[in-house]
Amino acid sequence: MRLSTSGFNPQPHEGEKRVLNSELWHACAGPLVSLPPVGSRVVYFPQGHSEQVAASTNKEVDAHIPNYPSLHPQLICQLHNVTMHADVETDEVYAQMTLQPLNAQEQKDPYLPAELGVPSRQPTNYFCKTLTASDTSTHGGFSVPRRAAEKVFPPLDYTQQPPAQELMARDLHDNEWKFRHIFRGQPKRHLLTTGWSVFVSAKRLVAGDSVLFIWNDKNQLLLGIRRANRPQTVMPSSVLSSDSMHLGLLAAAAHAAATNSRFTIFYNPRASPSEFVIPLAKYVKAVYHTRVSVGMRFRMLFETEESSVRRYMGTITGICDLDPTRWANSHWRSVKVGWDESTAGERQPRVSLWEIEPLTTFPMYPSPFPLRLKRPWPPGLPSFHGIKNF
Amino acid sequence: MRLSTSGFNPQPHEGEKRVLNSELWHACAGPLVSLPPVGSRVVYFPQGHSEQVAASTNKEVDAHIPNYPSLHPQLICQLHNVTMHADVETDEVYAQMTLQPLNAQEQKDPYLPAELGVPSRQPTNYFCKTLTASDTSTHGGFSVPRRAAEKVFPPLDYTQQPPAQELMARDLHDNEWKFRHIFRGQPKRHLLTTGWSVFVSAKRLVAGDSVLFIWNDKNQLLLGIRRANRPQTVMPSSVLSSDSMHLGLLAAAAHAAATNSRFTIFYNPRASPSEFVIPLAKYVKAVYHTRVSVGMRFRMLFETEESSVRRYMGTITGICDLDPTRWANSHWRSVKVGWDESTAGERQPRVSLWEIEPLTTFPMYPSPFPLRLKRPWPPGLPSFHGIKNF
DNA sequence: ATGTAGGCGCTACGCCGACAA
DNA sequence: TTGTCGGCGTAGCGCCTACAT
Repeated sequence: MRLSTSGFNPQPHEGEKRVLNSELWHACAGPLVSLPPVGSRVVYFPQGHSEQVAASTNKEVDAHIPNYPSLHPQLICQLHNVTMHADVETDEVYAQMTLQPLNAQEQKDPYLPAELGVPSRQPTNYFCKTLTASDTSTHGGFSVPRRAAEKVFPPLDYTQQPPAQELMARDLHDNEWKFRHIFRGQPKRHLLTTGWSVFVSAKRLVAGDSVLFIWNDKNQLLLGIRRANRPQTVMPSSVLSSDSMHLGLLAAAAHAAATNSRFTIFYNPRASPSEFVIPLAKYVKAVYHTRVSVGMRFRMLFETEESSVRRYMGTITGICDLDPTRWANSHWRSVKVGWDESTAGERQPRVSLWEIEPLTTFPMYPSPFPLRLKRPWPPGLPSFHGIKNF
Repeated sequence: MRLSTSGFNPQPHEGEKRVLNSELWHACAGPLVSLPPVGSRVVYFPQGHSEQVAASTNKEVDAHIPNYPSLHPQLICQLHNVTMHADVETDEVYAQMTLQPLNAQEQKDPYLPAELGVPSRQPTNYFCKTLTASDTSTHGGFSVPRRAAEKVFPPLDYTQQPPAQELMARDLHDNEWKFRHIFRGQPKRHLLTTGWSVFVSAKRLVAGDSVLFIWNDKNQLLLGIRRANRPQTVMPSSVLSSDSMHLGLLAAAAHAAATNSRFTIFYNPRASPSEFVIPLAKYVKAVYHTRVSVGMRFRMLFETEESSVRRYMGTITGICDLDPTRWANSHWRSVKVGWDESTAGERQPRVSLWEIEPLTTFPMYPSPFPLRLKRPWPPGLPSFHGIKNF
């Protein structure tokens, strides 16, 4: 297994991909993104994966793609491998996961007492700033928000005039970037000068993109970027048609499910509308141990521009299949919702049960007789009598 | 149909991809690349397509990808659509084709008297130069080979001192590039000065890459690039695993063949080892109307660095399936060859029949009783009794 | 607290012929 | 014929402060 929570790999083997710094990866991926631990059981939604491919290829699923009637809308899998990657050209982060569908017997087995591995988490000491026109112009350097600089950067010697130091930061590819950090001007401010423009042009940053600096517990400075959501960089892969990609994704899942063999998927957290590999426990709890109904109010977390999270509230307006013909009886984004704020026009009109936090006055769980959704028990799901962990 | 042989599309619709200049596209693709005309019948080799995907993803076909026993190694198709594309970031050229497998009855139908459309061809008045270190450095401009400049560029007024003019050229995306063209120095030479470095940095050209200038019959100057074959830019798609891509390509072809429905493929001439969509007539002539045997000598065309063609000679050393288990009875690269020149170490050890030109002293065709290869008539191929056109 | 602009020193971009391969 | 270099003038990069928000 290659999931790493321990910083840099000093000597990557020839031809082998480096193990990325997982703190930095998570920071670039966003505060709401989590990767299930290796060895745990997860639910995989081909439909959600299909949405990601559609988003990447900027093309809807075509109607003439054949159905895979034997492919269930959700597959219970063991997560064998998780590796974090970053595009060499764009620094776009994505994850590669190896999944193995479990057969009926395996699904009945109780969970391991403690699931292997611990998912790596967001770093605590970091800041994220959206670049201004001045930050990206050739006219000057980078203006560091004061609190951010004092929290994240090594302290300056304020007895010197002006206080200054050289910062060294590493990006996802373990490249070193050096910046002159100076505290000057009237009023005083933190600036990155020498070295900054090289970084901007090398990463091809423009106003609106974001940079983030992390100060980790090993006193290393890490440096990541997040590009603004530009209008869909239409990038026909020039390798495979989007139809063939859809087919490939479905065929891979169907073949793996039929033979209980491993298959590999990619998950791009910033391109994908929602996570489509969910911890099994989270899924079961949301679907079978939470009572929801039309009219119920809920909260849901969203990421803000400053890389923090915010709660939005809304009301459930309906519960039904997103795609009744192709993906019948799926819980994938089966909840239709209305959002409280008028500024919520951008927010999705459909969510999945495990993404929301229903507001209720009575205890939700443990419940000996949970009020289930009125939908048939999906085939391929285990009976959960022996399940622990929630 | 969108195949264009008529220059620029002045007003591309919103959201619709522009029709690229086909002269320029062909020049960038290389002198040996041809696209069959729309409406014609072609043979599609999933195996060859698979090689292209393997090359793009830099990964061999994995053994655990399921076989598609019902998928023939070659599909006879009608070519419904051909569009030329160029990657917005890299200018890499590729073609998109819509193919429709023909059923047994359709394959028996005689050819149309004259097949629709005429394939666009290489431009005649152009030059291609591999960039030197001086060409790409920031120290100076671009040194234009003398004959090339005099043949391709508009004539200078040599009465002026020094003779100079402004050149305007358009690339595949219809972007304008302006260069100062001057004839100076001792000895005199043609140079591109002002404007050149902007082009080099915008296209990210390095020494070893090539540029090509075309002077077309509408007195327009066109400008293309060809990047050097760098050591495989490992570019994991971050969308789909290479296994799923392989599966998708096979599933798309199999589904289309089973339902006689259209499917779409991409062909990247500079990444693909060989063309895998071949005119049916060319295929039939090579496979069924040409006698080849072990020990026979042949010629084959290759592209040179200067974008011209050269013949290499060799000897047939064997005829057998490239992949007997997965693609039995396929003519795809079924000929094992040895090359005459010792410098031919880079040349492929296997070729397809339609790529080579056997050297023989007796007339090859028309032949009432052609000496066929000793291999069974592949299923799914028509009988060719009524075939004209060769 | 921080975005933008004016001022201006100096680097390196880029135009030139010399020279050699 | 054409690749590379030394020479130089100058555009614009980038460091500074002032000022506005």
